[in-house]
Amino acid sequence: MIGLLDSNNFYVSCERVFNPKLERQPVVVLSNGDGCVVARSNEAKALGIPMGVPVFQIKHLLRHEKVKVFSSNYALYGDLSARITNVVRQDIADVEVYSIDEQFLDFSTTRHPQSADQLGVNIRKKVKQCTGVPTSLGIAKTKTLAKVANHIAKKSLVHEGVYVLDREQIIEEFLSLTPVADLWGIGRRYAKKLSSFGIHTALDLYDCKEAFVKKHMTIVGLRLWYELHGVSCLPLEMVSKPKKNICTSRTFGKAQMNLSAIKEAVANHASSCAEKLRGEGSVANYIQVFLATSRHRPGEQYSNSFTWTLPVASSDSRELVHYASQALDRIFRKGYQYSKCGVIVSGLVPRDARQLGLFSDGNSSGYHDISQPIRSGQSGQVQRDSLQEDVRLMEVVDMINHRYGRGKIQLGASMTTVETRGWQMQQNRLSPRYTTCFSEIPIAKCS
DNA sequence: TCTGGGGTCCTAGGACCC
DNA sequence: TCTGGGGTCCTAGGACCC
Repeated sequence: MIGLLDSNNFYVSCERVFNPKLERQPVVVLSNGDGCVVARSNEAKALGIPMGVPVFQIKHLLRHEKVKVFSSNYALYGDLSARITNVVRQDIADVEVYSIDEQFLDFSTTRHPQSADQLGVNIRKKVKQCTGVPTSLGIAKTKTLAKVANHIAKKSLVHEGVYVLDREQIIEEFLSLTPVADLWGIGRRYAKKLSSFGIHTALDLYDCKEAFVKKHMTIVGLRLWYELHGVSCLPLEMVSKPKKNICTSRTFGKAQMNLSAIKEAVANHASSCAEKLRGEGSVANYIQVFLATSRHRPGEQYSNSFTWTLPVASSDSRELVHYASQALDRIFRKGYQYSKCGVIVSGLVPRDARQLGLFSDGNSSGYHDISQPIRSGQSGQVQRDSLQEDVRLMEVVDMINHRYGRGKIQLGASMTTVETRGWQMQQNRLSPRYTTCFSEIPIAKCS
């Protein structure tokens, strides 16, 4: 049996762990840049606040109902998420971390001789006790059915947040009550398409012919269909696969017209991509920079991107910042109010499997001037030595930043100057990083 | 005035190879 | 006049997830 453990209103629950006054209050957490609502307490949902709504559209409601509003605090949420995983792993050996608030549990990999139901109740209690975060647990034969079971566990008040969906008759009964659009893997497009065939509930899809599903929903839909019938097609992935792309992008705090400010933002995003690459042990072959005005504003819009192929795959901050900056020069047009930019690195390969250039000297920081022809090569010994120097330099930078705080050492190109600060993200309602920063540890007052 | 930020997989079609 | 059969790689677009 497979369990899906899902944290209830996760971001809101994290805020409540260290701020119990928020219990029984309407609470929402906003997206990066404080733009949209991305998490709501049950009280906030009851007020009719929809998921994803822009804050400015519900400003009056928020004020009138005294809704508590927070910027997203990923340092806190990421840390609590990792703690939940640690607690779960004490009882279940095979756990797939699926997202920041969800994990799949392989119930066959436990030492405890209890029923899935009883073990599930215990795990859920333990997570609440050790982390303070309330969860729901659905258990079934496949991931897709575990998702359905989780939904039941979350809605039902009688099952203590745990539901085992195992008997065929009950499965069919619940599928008949589930809109097909609520299934994992059915998005807006497929929901519409299926509706045109008269398929509205999950049971309607379950009752379809295999060939019909294959024809209209490809192999992806067919897997979903099998999973509904209790045949597991989506195995648990215990070790996360290396990433194929890495992206860092942000909406500017205020619209930007100034190239030097945008350049600073791009340098920051490129540095961040380089750090993420090194964290993965990967190097990138391509780097893309994109820049765009706001889709939501009337009038002429502009967006563009430019991609470099690197001479030798790299994760060196200096090199990626250099190319990103040159890419920005190629797409920047004067006179537009830009709202967003970003950097994407792709063509990722493991660092030690990188292909050196035929004529490059192997020194990944010694990028050639793009306007100049590539220099001819040097001896193999020099290649290896200079390469190791670079790797070590970046390792030291990462080590210092890990120890003394993010951004303690950075490239001059990504330093913020007073005039260009406007690109930085709005985060006006950030709670403290209670669990990851010594100066922000909560203080208990006893009297 | 103000609208997030990440990712993955699959398919079809074009270009090319022998 | 008659014109095969087997591949690979790449990209764009479409779908989905949190």
